Amino acid sequence: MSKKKEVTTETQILEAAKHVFQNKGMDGARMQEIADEAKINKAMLHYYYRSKQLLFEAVFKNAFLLLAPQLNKVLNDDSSIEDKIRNFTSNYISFINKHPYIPNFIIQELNRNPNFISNISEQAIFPNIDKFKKQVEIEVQQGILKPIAAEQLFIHLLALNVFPFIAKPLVKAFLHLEDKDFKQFMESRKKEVADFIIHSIKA
Amino acid sequence: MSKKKEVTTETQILEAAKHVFQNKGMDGARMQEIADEAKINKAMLHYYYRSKQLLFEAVFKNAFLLLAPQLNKVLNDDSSIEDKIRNFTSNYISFINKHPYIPNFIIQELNRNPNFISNISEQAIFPNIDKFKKQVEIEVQQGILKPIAAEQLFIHLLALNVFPFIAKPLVKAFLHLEDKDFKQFMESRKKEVADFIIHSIKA
DNA sequence: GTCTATAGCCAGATAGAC
DNA sequence: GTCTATCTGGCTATAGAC
Repeated sequence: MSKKKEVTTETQILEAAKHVFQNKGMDGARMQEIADEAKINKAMLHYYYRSKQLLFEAVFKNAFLLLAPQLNKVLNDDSSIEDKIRNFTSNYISFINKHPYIPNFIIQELNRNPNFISNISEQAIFPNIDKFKKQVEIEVQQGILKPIAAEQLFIHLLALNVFPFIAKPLVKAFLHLEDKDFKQFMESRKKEVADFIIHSIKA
Repeated sequence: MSKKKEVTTETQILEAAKHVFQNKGMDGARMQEIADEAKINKAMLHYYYRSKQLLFEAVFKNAFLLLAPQLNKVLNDDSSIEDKIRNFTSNYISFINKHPYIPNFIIQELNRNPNFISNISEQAIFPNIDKFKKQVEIEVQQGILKPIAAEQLFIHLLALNVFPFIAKPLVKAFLHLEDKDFKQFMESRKKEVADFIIHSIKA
């Protein structure tokens, strides 16, 4: 039960599969390409994961397990709403810089197959908005925040942070950015987005 | 040159292709499924569009040509920034309710093949941010708006409006919404989003 | 223009030797 | 566990009759 990632065949496959699936999607990915990247034979993929579908689901679950704690942090810790917004914005952008394909991958594949979500939300990892909602209501009542529905605020927060990564090719084209400029643009959004939200909701 | 949509074989094919491609993506779509939906033979697809790739590009171009004017309206008309934000938010959400698959389709396929964008931006239809940028700078200087970079504001505006449609399965899961509730939620965002932005940027 | 039939290819999956 | 070889099916595309 060592937590060190041993370089076993299984982890090699999962790494390669992650890369190919996140770039090409389920339909566009080829088992041969995954095998090549893992430097093993195509037959081994089936030996370890039985089918393309099961291999894909392993990759998807991994990605979601990485993303979910990011959201839970905002929803369930004990800091003020203002701090949560600042921390999430900064942490999330850093997180995606490390795993740039995750949001796109998850959203694409959920649109392709919305059942995946019930599949996953049966497991306890699925983010829950209840605590965040109560907290917003309290801060509104205390006059810290202007009246706003927690659901709307939460989607605002996600949208402002996630969208530019998902729509990266469009953002780059609209603003005439190269990859390097895009990264800088996203870096500046760590402060921009947080300020933007807080200006709007603070009483 | 009648502008009435005649129900020709060609338009039937394009309608069917639109439906299938927007649901399944380029890789997931099957020519047979498009033929079935158009109620014609598979060979006809190739007779009219020669290849799957060319048929796909026709569908993609159509979708983009529908979306671009929505953006240009914000960028290039003569109303104030505040009016632009209110109008865009309201119009865009109505627009997507009519064509729900467009944003996802465009963003998915641009991530799959970023070259499509240079392909399209060679044609004059590509939205340009210059006028919007100057206008924001002037309104900031006049003290109508708090200091903000036009690029950030533009991406904020897009993000808040587009993201919930792209991430619809996630939004529905997080907020426990059925399709009907989701539609209502988006309807309420016509006002919510506009107010949210304007609260934040108005001096 | 519209159809049927089929060519030709490539993918996922498996059998079976080592 | 790992490999090579192969099966089997499904896909795009085309040939050719009408």
